Amino acid sequence: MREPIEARHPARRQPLFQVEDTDFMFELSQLRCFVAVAEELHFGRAALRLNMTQPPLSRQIQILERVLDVTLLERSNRAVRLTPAGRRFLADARHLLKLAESAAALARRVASGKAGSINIGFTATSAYSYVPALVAACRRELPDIEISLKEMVSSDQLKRLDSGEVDIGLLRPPIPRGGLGAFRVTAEPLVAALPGGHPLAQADQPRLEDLASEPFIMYEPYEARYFHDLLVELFSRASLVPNYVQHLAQIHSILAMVHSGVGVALVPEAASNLRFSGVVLRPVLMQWERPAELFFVWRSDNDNPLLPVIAGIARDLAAQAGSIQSMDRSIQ
Amino acid sequence: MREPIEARHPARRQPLFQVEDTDFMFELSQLRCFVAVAEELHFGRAALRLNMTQPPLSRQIQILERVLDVTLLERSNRAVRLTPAGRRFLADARHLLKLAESAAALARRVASGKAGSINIGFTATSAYSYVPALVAACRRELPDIEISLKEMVSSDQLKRLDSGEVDIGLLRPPIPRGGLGAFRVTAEPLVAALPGGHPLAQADQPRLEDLASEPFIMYEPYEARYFHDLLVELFSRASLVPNYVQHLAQIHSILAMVHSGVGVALVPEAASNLRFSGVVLRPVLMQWERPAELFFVWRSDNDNPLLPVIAGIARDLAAQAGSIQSMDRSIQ
DNA sequence: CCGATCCATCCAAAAAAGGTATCGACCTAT
DNA sequence: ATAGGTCGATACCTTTTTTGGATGGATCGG
Repeated sequence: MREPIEARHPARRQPLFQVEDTDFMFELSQLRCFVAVAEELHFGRAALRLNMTQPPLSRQIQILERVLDVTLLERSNRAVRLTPAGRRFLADARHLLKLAESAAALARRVASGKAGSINIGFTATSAYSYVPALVAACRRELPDIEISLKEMVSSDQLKRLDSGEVDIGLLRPPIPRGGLGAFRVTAEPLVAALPGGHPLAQADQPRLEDLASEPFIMYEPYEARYFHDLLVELFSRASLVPNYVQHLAQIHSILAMVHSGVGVALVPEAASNLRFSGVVLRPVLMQWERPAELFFVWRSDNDNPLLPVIAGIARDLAAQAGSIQSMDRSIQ
Repeated sequence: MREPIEARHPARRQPLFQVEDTDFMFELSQLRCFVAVAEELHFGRAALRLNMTQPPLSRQIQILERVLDVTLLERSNRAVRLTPAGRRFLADARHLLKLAESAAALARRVASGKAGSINIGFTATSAYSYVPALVAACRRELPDIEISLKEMVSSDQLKRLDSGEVDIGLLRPPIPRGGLGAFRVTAEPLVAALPGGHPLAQADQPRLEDLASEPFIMYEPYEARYFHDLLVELFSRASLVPNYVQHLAQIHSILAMVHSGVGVALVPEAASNLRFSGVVLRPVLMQWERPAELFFVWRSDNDNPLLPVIAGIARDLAAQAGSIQSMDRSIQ
């Protein structure tokens, strides 16, 4: 094109002047041609295998050799042999073709949601029961995906969802309207956390007012806002004024305090998975009940193909857990 | 050809039915297109970078996506974004392009003799001095090549040279005429191997007839034919009839025998590299001298590009060693 | 609502790839 | 020795693909 016409047919017998603009590269189809010839060591048979005729095959091999500036095949009139460079390149050619194949397959898998990676944010308390169950289910149904988990409070999750750093948030209400999809995955009752020897631990089901008259370990109003606000509303509706002796954000810290006899607390049922020795959990009798809710949240315009798949898994899991949970509660 | 004529012009105008026979594969040029677009996130700029115009670029990306059956790029009218599958495929595409590049480079290196692999056969005795020197020189000048060394007797080397299992033979004469190239790389004098306390070990230069009157350790006539025949001729020309007390093939076995006082022997000078304790080596005074020769031999039609390069190294080494050797001898 | 931006589409022209026929070298068999 | 067969390269023509300019259509900012 930018070369003079005569350069099109340079006396091909002198490879001396073959400058080869270097931005030229072979194509995978040429590798396929080469592999076929190298395996058959016969242009005719190779052409047959490639569903083409021999002359264009010869030409493709010549082009490949010219681009590489390497003789790959030694053609005597009676036999075709690989040169050492050809032998070396054959291995690489096979490798490249295989990689190309698997790159295509992987792209397809990612697009169909069978493979890929996803970032999930979760609140500290959800880690006690729902998150492990969800991750286990995903690992089972989508063994090839990469799940990256990050613990953060609900408000941070919303920020990261917005910025795209997180694909899925497992967080506490409230959930802002704009551009987010969400559904509830757990709704656990709050249970009383009591020191083993505490009088209330004898009762099957202490009443909320009993707890309110004990030294009470409360949630931190900012880092654990959801539980803080939930308890405030609970006590307020019951017209109770508990005696807050300590504010903490983490459930395991609260249970440690209960263990040490600092006071009693209300924790979500999933805390039972912590199995804190010397601390007993008891369902609480209360007038107005509200479960601790956890939501599965995503950005509506997130196009990660794993999202709908994992959302489906999460929904199924929630349904199962829900039925078990209600069963549990009916037993109590 | 075997298809009906009409099948040649399938209704190409309906992409609706483009079933894509799946044996179609993308090409590296399309990967380059995709990488450019994915990096620029802008078809126009990417086209500029690829030295083409935007429409064909768009088309190539579409073809790539159709072949993969995966949407790689999300084109809103205002911005281009990668889909998750596209992000995944981008990494693979870059990897493939890099591999293709280095495969080409490696093929060129192999063709030019800067890389590659070569099989070298050598006789047991050559391992004491010339082979290590040659291998060291090759490792220094051709750090990227793979040298495979196999010890075998000269006749076996010739067989393997013929079959192509060995590219280079380091062997003893005679060398058959047919289709082989060869040059001499070492010519070492034979020296006397004597027990440390032996009377002849006191002399600076024992005479051949002195050795012939001692119990003499001889080379095995088949496995060490070259040295056997050499010594036979040596003694025959000097009209000596030595007293052969033992026949052995390996030099180190012979020296061990000398060490044990079984007798004396004649060994090539390079045996001094063995440093056998209690055995002294002495130059021998003889009428008619003939050095033990080692040849570098290859098949004339061997097209391994390393062959001429290593042959050059071997020749240089021989020249150097030759001069040092003569120096050594002049000192003695 | 208009102009700018940007990707997709259309179409004619150019390039590339494919196919048929044939060449030329070489090996084999008569 | 020579005729016939084999096999890769070449010549030449046809088909397919790619290219690039022009244009379309959607969207965003002013």
